[in-house]
Amino acid sequence: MAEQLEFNSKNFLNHISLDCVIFGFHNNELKVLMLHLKHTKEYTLPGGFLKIDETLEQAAQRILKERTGLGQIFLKQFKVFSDPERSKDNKAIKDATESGFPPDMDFFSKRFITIGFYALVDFSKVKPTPDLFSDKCEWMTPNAEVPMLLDHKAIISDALAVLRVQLNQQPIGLKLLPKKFTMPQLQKLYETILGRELDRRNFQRKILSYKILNKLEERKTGGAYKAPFYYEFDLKRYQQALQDGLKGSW
Amino acid sequence: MAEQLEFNSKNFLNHISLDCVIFGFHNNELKVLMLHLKHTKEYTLPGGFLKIDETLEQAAQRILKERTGLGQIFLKQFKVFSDPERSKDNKAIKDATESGFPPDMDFFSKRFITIGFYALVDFSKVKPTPDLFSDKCEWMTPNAEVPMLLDHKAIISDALAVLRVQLNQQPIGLKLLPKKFTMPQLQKLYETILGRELDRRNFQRKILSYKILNKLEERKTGGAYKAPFYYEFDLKRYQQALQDGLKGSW
DNA sequence: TTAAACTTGTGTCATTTCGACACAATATTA
DNA sequence: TAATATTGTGTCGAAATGACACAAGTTTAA
Repeated sequence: MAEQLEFNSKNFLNHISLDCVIFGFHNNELKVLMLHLKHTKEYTLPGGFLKIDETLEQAAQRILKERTGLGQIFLKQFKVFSDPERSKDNKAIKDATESGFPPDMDFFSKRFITIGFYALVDFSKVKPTPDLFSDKCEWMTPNAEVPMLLDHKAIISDALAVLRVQLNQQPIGLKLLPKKFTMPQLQKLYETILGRELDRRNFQRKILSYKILNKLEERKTGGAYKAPFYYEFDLKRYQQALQDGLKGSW
Repeated sequence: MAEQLEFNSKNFLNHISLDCVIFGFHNNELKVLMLHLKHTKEYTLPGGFLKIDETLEQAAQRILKERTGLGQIFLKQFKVFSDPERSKDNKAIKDATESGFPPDMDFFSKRFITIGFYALVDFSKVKPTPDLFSDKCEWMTPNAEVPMLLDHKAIISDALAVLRVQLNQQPIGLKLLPKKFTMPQLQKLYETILGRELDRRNFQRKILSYKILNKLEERKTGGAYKAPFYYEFDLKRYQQALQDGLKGSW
């Protein structure tokens, strides 16, 4: 916060913003990290603006670090939202004002296009951190029926759709799960993203056929019923396999 | 041209540009439509800026119409290029000046991020049309070894990579081929995009298994050797099949 | 005019993958 | 200690895949 810059066109490019859909996986459910605005009570995606000397990816990493404490996060641009009407009636402005941080209206009142990023993080490593305008930073289910800022609901839904399509091209399991995980966990992740159930035995056969997993000796104890084995990703093989795109469809 | 607007921040949003990689298929080769700058002799992608009241997609359609004569073109955003250095030393400025259209430097000298689109068109329907700053508008091979403006070479190469990945999710054949086409043509298109050869008989079996093609009675005459049958896409089935993504990989 | 060259149309066959399902093993719960 | 739920592993027929052969049609060369 020490070097918090003012949001104005000296420090940031006009008209351009970023919004990040940060996915995590917990209790066998896909989650999205969101902020809750103090006054207008709307939920918003972590987002921000582009400094005059940084790339969009750098800006996204900067924003993600502030909300999660993590660096080097896996992220991908997935769509630019450019409807001229989308940034009209931005309640965040009102909220900032009421929070005691009246924004530079010459910057804020302009039309914005926003570049949508999705990020994949290890849920257990994130320390959700609100910003100056929000009273909460918390994990939500992607289709939560709560009021959201501007078009953020559509942004989340588009991110999910992209995630589904890119399941075989991106290291989605690797980035969303902890280092050690069980086969049922991995399966639930796939099922959640795909939105349908998979046969347990066929799933295992197929995912093992990619040869991107190492089976560990250790079993996951403490849970209910029979203890499943832990697996970890074989980084080199995973990277290699993604090059071609994992064959077959789900 | 009648209502050609001046490029300045009254009419267009600062910092934001678009570049379109327009793909066509001709003589069994994939082509990209490019402009050739009159004075600096560099090739550039058709591009432009975002008007204050239009979406990026509308802007892209506007730009495409001017260069191809076509409307309702199939296009997709694929990536935003945001390196702060990318728009330094923009030779197009020099070129515009020498062409007798000195640009509004308050607009042009700023840093630009550019939204990359790819477009798929029926080669035979395009009327390549140069703009005020270029002396040629012509089809080139995507990896032509010619000087290109800024990072346009990288933009093309990224577009091709995206095209490859999206071959099973987008109506690529439908948009790139004429209404009637032969099986060898379709295969060549797939081979070109994938960058490798496919077995003629297996290709036919697989593509037919999707049931998105209608075989016509007519054969393509005039060519060399045995006359192949014409096919056309079954629009409804194709659209439906793309919803799920064509199963299997190539 | 005829044969050679080349492309297209169609089919076969062994192998691999896929979808549906059974059963034994193991840990917790009642 | 038995019932219950979950995990580990395997089987089977159907479907998809990769490699390849041969006949038929059209142009080209002799």
